[in-house]
Amino acid sequence: METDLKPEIAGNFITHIVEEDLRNNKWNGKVLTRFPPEPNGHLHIGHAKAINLDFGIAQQYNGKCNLRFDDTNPIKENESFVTGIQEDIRWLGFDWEDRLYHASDYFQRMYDYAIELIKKGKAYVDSLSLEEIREYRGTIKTPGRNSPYRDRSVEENLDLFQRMKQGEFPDGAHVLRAKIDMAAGDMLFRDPLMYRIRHAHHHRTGDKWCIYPMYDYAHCLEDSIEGITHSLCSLEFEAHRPIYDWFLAELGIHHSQQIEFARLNLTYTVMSKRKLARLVEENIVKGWDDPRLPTLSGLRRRGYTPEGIRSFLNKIGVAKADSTVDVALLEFSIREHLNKITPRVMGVLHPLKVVIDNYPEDTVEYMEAVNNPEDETMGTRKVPFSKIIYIEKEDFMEDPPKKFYRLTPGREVRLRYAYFVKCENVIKNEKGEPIEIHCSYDPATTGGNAPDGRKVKATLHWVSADHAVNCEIRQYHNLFLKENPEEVEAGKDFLDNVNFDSLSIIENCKLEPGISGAKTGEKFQFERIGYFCVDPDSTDDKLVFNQTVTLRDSWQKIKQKMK
RNA sequence: UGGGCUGUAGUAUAAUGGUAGUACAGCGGAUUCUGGUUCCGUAUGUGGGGGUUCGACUCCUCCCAGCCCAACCA
Repeated sequence: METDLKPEIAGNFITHIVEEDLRNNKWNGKVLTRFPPEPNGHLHIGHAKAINLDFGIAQQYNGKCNLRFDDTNPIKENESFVTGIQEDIRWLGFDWEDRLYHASDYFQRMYDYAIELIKKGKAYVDSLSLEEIREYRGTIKTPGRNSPYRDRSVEENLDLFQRMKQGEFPDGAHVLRAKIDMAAGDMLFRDPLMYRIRHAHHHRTGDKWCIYPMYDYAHCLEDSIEGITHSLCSLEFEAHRPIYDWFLAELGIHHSQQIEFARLNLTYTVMSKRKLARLVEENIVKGWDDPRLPTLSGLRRRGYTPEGIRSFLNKIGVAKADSTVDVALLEFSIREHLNKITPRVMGVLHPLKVVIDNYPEDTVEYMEAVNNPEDETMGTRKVPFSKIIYIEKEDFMEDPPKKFYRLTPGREVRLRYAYFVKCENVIKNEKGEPIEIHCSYDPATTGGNAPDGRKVKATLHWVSADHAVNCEIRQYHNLFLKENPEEVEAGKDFLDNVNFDSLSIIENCKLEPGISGAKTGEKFQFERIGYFCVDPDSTDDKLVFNQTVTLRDSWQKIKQKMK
């Protein structure tokens, strides 16, 4: 009972505010949040943090969360992104029900509100050029100056603004600005732009409008119109909050509370649309869904599960300090989930042929193997065993270090679910590399148990050579060589930190036959190696797997320490 | 003397005037037919100085460090 009620999102400064508001009945007990993506790109795990907060907080406090496309800039935005964004949010496990909105649905109301502000003397049409506006704005250290058009009469402003809307002027001829304070310390308060002229086709409103509202004016209205109670956004909008509040106060309409939190950063990757776009455009990765990218489509293709991602998101918490989360926590979270749900299978990535000399030829035994030791209900399967098998190259060493306890000349190990085998002989190539191992097996150890209670230090996975299914495996490593890809010498940029060995493709891997027919997206644990997911590049003839994440590997650590 | 914000173990977060806790990472060990999982143990922290208080991560003050703001982007 207690676990059912346990909130998924741990207490943080935002839940404190929401709870306080609920206690004070500030919004009549309502919680209404929104996730407001701009349809101009792909969602990444940083967005997932926001989505998880927006939807999660609503869920947790019996509220709702709207999905709203913030489509106020027709030049950058595009319907094609809308579908992908919705797909990603649904995949993550969130539902906006019938509350799918668009900022463009509110264009008329925004226009009417602008007229109201003009009439109040709080907005004016400015006819300065782009360069002049910039110059008049001043700098951080020096105050701005009033535009010569700042004191136009209400009538003139009304007339000009209406004509802007009617398309009488070319792009850039005029803008509508709020009349606030050109000397304000907060740069954003120096008469922010409300509307600009853009003779551009909008993906939803077509050519109906040629003036489009700017973020500072539009966003607060969108929230207000929808009756949003808590408007969560990232830290860089903190400086915008006074304007957000100013417009709503001047208009005297529903006043949502904007709350800012720190966006997610992850080690060894980048998290901005702009930088991700460069990686894609410069062909450093193969597309927006490249499994090395932190995009939701990339993570999905790589084999991450929504549950794993949400669990990660709930572990990292929410705060206002800029921070960078160790990607190891993401990996832990996905392993945690995959461990519970994936069927185990034996697969050899780098095959080494093993001949069991005293095993009869033309005999095949079907060994019973457990599908998931974490979940008995997943049952068992039969895996064929025969005289010639493959084991992992890494599991044999002719001259091993002390802590190596896998196969080595004269040593006995267990073949998982099969038999104890002992290495009798090694055949090597000209370069001295082992190419074929000859073993003897103990028929009494069938199934992998020794009746005399004899112990072996290692259990190896294997695949019967005659029955093996070939496949391609793609292993992924960090896309960047540095924890912080931005850490560069003067004159260089993050692309100089790209790890060009971030993808390894292995052909002719050997899998147990039961895996044939696996479908795109299906996930498995290859025992002793890691978690793998069937890639869409798979064909009827050849399976292609992505390595989602390796298993924890304490042998690697021991090896490192021995160096 | 622009404006705003933030500093808690290696990392991310909790504690809102009353024993500084959790997770990941690290280290050590137990169990194990996956060097996986699980379990046990362990080191490491309030940016710095002053002040208020019986008592300060928490309140005040000064300092230091970092981030955001000068798009007709969001």
